[in-house]
Amino acid sequence: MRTIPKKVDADGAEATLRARGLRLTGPRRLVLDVVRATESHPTAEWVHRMVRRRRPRVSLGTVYRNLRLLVAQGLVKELPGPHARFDGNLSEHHHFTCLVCGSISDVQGPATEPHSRALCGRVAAQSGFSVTHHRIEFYGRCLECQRRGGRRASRGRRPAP
Amino acid sequence: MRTIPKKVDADGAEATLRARGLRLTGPRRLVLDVVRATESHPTAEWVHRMVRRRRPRVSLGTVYRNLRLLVAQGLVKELPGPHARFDGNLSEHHHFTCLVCGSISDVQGPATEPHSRALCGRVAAQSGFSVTHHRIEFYGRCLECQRRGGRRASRGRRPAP
DNA sequence: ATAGCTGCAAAGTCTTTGCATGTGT
DNA sequence: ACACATGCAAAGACTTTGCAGCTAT
Repeated sequence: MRTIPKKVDADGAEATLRARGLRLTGPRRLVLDVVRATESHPTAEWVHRMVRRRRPRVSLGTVYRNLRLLVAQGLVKELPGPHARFDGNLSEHHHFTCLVCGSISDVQGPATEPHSRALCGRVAAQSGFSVTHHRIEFYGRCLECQRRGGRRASRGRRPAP
Repeated sequence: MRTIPKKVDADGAEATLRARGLRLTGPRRLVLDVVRATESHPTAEWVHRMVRRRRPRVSLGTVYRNLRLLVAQGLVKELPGPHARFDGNLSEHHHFTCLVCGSISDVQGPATEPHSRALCGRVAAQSGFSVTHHRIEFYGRCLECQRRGGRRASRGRRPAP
């Protein structure tokens, strides 16, 4: 006889959490799903809006708490920048930020892998630091903004996704 | 007969500013000097403290305004992260952040130059974006923290320099 | 019962701004 | 005069926290 789980935990997120005594509640599941379902590197507020579409009573505070918790558990990544942005794509990849429109696109790892690996090695060898990971952010103009020929945006808030 | 300037503007900062109708006032000069004089990638508040040692009446607001202005004029760079940090080193370089103690060290360009240049080319070719510049942040443990064998700090505020 | 979560609202932290006053051109 | 700067204090934007109630183990 086999044990039949009540719910499938396809990605293992629930198992990961339970192993640490944490639960995958409704609001938490929603936050995770929202972040995973987009490539737009959303802000906490954007996640909140999406979550509310299904559960209007979920508060912004809960969204923040869950985002922080998911980041801490390694189920979501956080991007650098003046405001917190999140990323459900855990694979090795980097980012391109358009300085005109503020959009952020993924730059998938394979193209950069060998080079960046070599980079880390060099840095470690030169400095003696133990380099566990790195992050590359590219800046410039996206295709659309090149076409439109606009001027670069002033530094500051990136437009919401 | 030659023109003898009243003050030497060794680095051209004043000229750069004047060319845009801006002045290099006392507080502004201090802010610039403070940022240039350290490799600690200071926060605005730290800069404020340093500036106050010489001019106690300079306000935090003025420090912020000047830092932003200097960044806008390209005389100072700003680092990514939840809190603003500044860098007077304008040469091509990247950063290493120790996840244990939060210190940030410079990784000078030469060692990484060829690799990172190749990276940009690949990304541009693959995506069609026009890549104007990029930023690499390395993470891991600095020498001292490796020796001490501490555990990594929780995400969040980096300690002040 | 216990430990984990949540909504709500208050509190924080970091940064920007408005305004009246000063200052260099 | 005029445009740029500054001090001070108030306002803002974003994030975290305290608390009482609720839920799963």
